[in-house]
Amino acid sequence: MSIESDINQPTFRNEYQKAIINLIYSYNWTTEQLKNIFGNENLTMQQFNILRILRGSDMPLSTLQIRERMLDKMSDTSRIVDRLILKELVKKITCKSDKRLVDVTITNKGKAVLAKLDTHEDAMENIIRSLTESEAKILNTLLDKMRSSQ
Amino acid sequence: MSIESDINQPTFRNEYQKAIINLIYSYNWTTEQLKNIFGNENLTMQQFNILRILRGSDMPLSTLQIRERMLDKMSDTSRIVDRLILKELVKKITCKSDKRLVDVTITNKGKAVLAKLDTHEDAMENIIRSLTESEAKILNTLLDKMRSSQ
DNA sequence: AGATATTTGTTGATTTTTCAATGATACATT
DNA sequence: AATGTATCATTGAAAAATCAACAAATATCT
Repeated sequence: MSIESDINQPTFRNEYQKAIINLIYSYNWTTEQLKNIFGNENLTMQQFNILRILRGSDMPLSTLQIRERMLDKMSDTSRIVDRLILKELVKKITCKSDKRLVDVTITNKGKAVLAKLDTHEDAMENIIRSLTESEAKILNTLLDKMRSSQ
Repeated sequence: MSIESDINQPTFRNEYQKAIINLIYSYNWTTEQLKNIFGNENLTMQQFNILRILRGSDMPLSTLQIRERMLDKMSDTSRIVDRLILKELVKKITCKSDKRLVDVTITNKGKAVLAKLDTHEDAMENIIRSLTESEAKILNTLLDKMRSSQ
């Protein structure tokens, strides 16, 4: 279905305006599917994102380092980490060498939750399987270029 | 800049996984720019979206009709409309022919706010001007196809 | 007509996000 | 060493999003 009929807007100013709106709509569509997949583990997308980042790092990360790697840079990383601590999925201690920083690491319980979700990786990718792999590649190229101002 | 370096993740499972993550990241990047543009009018993206929908309709719309046209279908349309009423940008009355429905319309004040933002339409599109118009068109095609499950 | 189901919109309670302000530590300069 | 500046993380307060429950009006069925 085209974006025009999806949101009941027959015309756009141009392809640029349409692309911006299409991007927002497609993001919402995609995350809607994603939430169904890992909502079973009672994780928000942000929490999931942080867990993945921590697992992917071979050393503890500071709050700032986590935020830099997050998909949503405006996240309130500090509080999301605290929520993950409540769930015992991560732990943090103040950094020895620089007491301004905290060392955040994923716990075994956190790893177990991710391991469970790993079994759904195929399901996540299937969300956009109506694209061929080479189309997905073009999409990636265009998105990267889109963000390269100047 | 590539998504790999943007989020400090050197590899992905495949182009599909990368595309999903790229989409989320690119959405956040884009909305970040957008917020700067119409944040001056103290409107959230959802409020802006509803105002545009109402202006684009030649008749009053019900809460449900608005939600159907919104980019984020999960929105709490009812409360967002109420916030817009507080700002006197829209008004609503219960529908004569079906008292379950409400007729929501944009006010002159609401139109004035949008008119102000119309002067920034070019700025909005410039966000993704590093794409050529035909690239933007391909992006639109791919996003539409991406959402067509089966 | 009367009972039941569906549609539509709102509300309550909780969680999350947002933006600005604060506090603590480290760094730089004199 | 003392002062000022920068960095990093947290907190407070307000706004917004989320999820489930609810109520009213309409539609459907017997």
